[in-house]
Order: sequence, then C-alpha cells, then structure tokens
Amino acid sequence: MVSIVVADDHKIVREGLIRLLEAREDFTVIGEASNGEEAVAMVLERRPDVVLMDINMPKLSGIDATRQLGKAGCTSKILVLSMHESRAYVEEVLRAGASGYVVKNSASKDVHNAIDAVRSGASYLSPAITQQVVDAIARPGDGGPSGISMLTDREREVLKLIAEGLSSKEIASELGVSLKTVDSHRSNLMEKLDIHKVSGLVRFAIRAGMVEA
Amino acid sequence: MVSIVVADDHKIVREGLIRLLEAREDFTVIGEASNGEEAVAMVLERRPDVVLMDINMPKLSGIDATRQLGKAGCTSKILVLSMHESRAYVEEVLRAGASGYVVKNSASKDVHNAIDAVRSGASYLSPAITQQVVDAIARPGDGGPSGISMLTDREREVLKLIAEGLSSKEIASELGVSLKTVDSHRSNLMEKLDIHKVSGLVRFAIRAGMVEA
DNA sequence: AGGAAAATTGGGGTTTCCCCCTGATTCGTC
DNA sequence: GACGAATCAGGGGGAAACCCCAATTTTCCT
Repeated sequence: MVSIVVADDHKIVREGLIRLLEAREDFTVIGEASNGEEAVAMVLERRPDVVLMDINMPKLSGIDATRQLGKAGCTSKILVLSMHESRAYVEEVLRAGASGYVVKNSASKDVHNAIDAVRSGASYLSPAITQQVVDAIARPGDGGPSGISMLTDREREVLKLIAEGLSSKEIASELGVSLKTVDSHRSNLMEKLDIHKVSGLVRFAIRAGMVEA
Repeated sequence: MVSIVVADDHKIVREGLIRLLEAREDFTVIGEASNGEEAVAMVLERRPDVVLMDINMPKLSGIDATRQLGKAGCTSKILVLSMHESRAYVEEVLRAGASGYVVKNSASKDVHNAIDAVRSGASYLSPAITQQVVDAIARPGDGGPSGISMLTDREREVLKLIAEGLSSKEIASELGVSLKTVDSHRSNLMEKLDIHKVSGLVRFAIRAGMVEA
C-alpha cells in the first residue's frame, strides 16, 4: 500500500487527482494541502511514501517546499507536477531534491507509473521532459546551463521579485537586507544572464516559470 | 441527461475533470479537446449541452474559442474554467459570450452547480468572482473595458515595443518620432491601464498576446 | 584540515533613463 | 466647432544601471 499526500492550490484539480490516484487500489491518499507551507507541515507529520506536489502554489512554491523537506531529512519521495516543460524548470526541481517530474499533460497511467518508479527509488521524468534533459546534456557547447542554473538562490529570489514588479527598495525590505545589497544582486544577475533591461528579465522569468504572466 | 465537452490542454486535469463530472449520473462527457481549435470543431460537431472550457490553451485560447462559437450561432452553454480571479479576465470572458466563470479553486460540487445553472439558462460565477464583478459595477469611474481595447493604435504599438525591451529612445527612432512623443504615449497608456511599472506592462502584453514571453 | 572560490552583504558616486506634470499644435472625424 | 488622437516640448524627482570598492560567510576542492 502506497500512502500519498497531494498538494495543489486548485481544489478542483486536487479532487480530480485524488480520484485518479485512488483508482489504484494500492494507492491511498492520506492528506491534501493547498499551499507549500501546508504541504511541508503535513508531510513531516504524516510521513507519506510519496508526495504529489504542484509547483505553482501560494506562500511557498512546490520547489521551495521540496527544498525544505530535503533539509528536514524527510524520506518521502517527491513527485513534482508541473505545467511547464521548459528545461530550466526541470533542472531546478531536480536540484531541489525531487525524485520525479510529471507534466500536467500526462495520462493518469503515467502518474501511476511515476509513483511506482519513485517508490522503488528510481527517478521519473515525463517523456516530454526526458528529451529536453537529453538535449541539454548532449549540447555542452550551448553555454551549458540555460541561464537560471548559473544564478545563485539569492539572485533567483531577487529576479523573481523584480519580475513581480517590486522596486529595489521594496525587495530590500522584503528580504530584510539593504538597498545596496539588492542592487548588487541585481547587477550580478543581469551580468550573468546578459539581460540588461527589466522587460527582458520579466520575459526570462516567465519563460523559466518563476512567475506567472 | 446533460451532455458535456471538456476542453483543457492538460490531459491529467482533463481526466480528473471527467471523473468529477461523471460522478453525477445525469452528466455524460461526450468529447474532450486539448486546445481551442479542437474544442470549437468538436462542439460544433457534437452539439453538447455544456462546454467546460479552460482559458489557457494553445492555438486558440478558451476566450477566443468562446467568441468563435458565439459567432457560429452555437447554442451550447459555455462554462469557462480559469485559474485567474482578476476582474479583467472575468469581463472579457463574459463579453465573449460565456455563461459561467468557475475558478479552478472550486469544489466539484461547485462545478456541478455551475452546470445546473447554465443548463437552466442562468449565469454562474464563482463566489470569489462575484465580489469582483460587484466591485466593478459599483465603480462606474473605471468601469470601462479594463484592457487593451481602451488603448489607441499608437499606444498599443508603443506598449508592444516596451514589452519587447526597447528603451524610449529606441522606440522613438523605430517609430520615427521624437523621444518626448514616445514618453507621452508611454505615460498615457500607463494611466489607461493603471499599470505603472515596466514589469507589469510586460506581463500585461504577454497575457494580451501582443508579444511572446 | 586548509585554502581557494564563490556567495552574500554593504557602501559611494555618476549617468542615464523612467515617470509625472504641464503645456501646445496639427489633423481627421463626428 | 468639439473632440480625440498623434505629435512635440521642458522640467523635476526618483529610480535604475553601472562603475568603483571591501568585509564576512559559505561552499567547494585538494
């Protein structure tokens, strides 16, 4: 019997997922969460075998939640559910410690397979994704990391807030650091990405799935 | 018996929705589509009582599909499913001819209710939405179409270039006018849209389909 | 363990651009 | 004529972008 926690901010999607999961008699959903914080708390408390986690969630993204669970020494396997097929996204998810990446454009059978895979210690990537990863590995001359992975955690954080429309001053107070520090991160990430305009940063962040359009 | 067509680009979501719908014995799903074009073709062919349509779909958005169905004289009731709760979206959806607007953060019971409502000729708006609509009506001052239609051709042109990352100076030379003129258009469109940051303009332009992410 | 490299933090100063305000002129349309 | 749209213009405040710099911590590699 495989115990599962489902985390997705859309109730209707959550309900649908649960039905799909429980079509398998050896799967049992033991909890559901509607945001990242809730998901972390619930997983740490109930210790499911598998967590089916959406990326786009309020308060704490699925990626950050995955990261936190890893740091907390959680042994539950995390299966990230995403609507994005961009390579940059997959990279970040896997580095955060997830065992699998399933695009929402999958059949329920695929999700079942994915759960079986991560249960047995394997990794699972949606077919649409594996090709991207293979491409990335096969193309070292591509400048390697597609951009986002060459940024530090802090720089990603700052980029996300820039793309969301916060001014440097607001970002500084949001992160609890000085304006000058934010300015440094801003300059550094612009240099790394070779994007020197806010508009470019916003489009990049959207393509990378860091923010919604 | 209510016949339904489900349109959503994510297969896993589509499957979940279908299960939720068929939990009601008087509902029967007679078709599913993974993009807007497919949805239009299928609805015109099978003439369902109700279409459950996601907004975000490739090729043709749920909104445009709704518009096309209306022009084609289709009598199927259209229930739009959206992850957005912003007023601008609701307005556009309803003006496109949809009978209902259901946020994805709803319970399956709400979707059942929504279908019952539109079936009987009524409109259905998710609770989270009704407040927004009431607010919009109560404020005749800015009650106009909250989107792109209030911009002039020139302003749309400038907005597009801003979103593409050009500076005001570059836009001026691109359009063959003075920098100050561009500055005026910029100010005016910002005022009209009530968006006062580049990041917001870029996201707006992407949502409006004026530029690619 | 020890040292190198990177990340994070912080500061000063300059230049450019953005944003908002006010105003004006021309053109076409209703 | 009245109106809206497009064009042009100046000035001022502020933010951003880019330059210089440096201290501390964390991470990584040998």
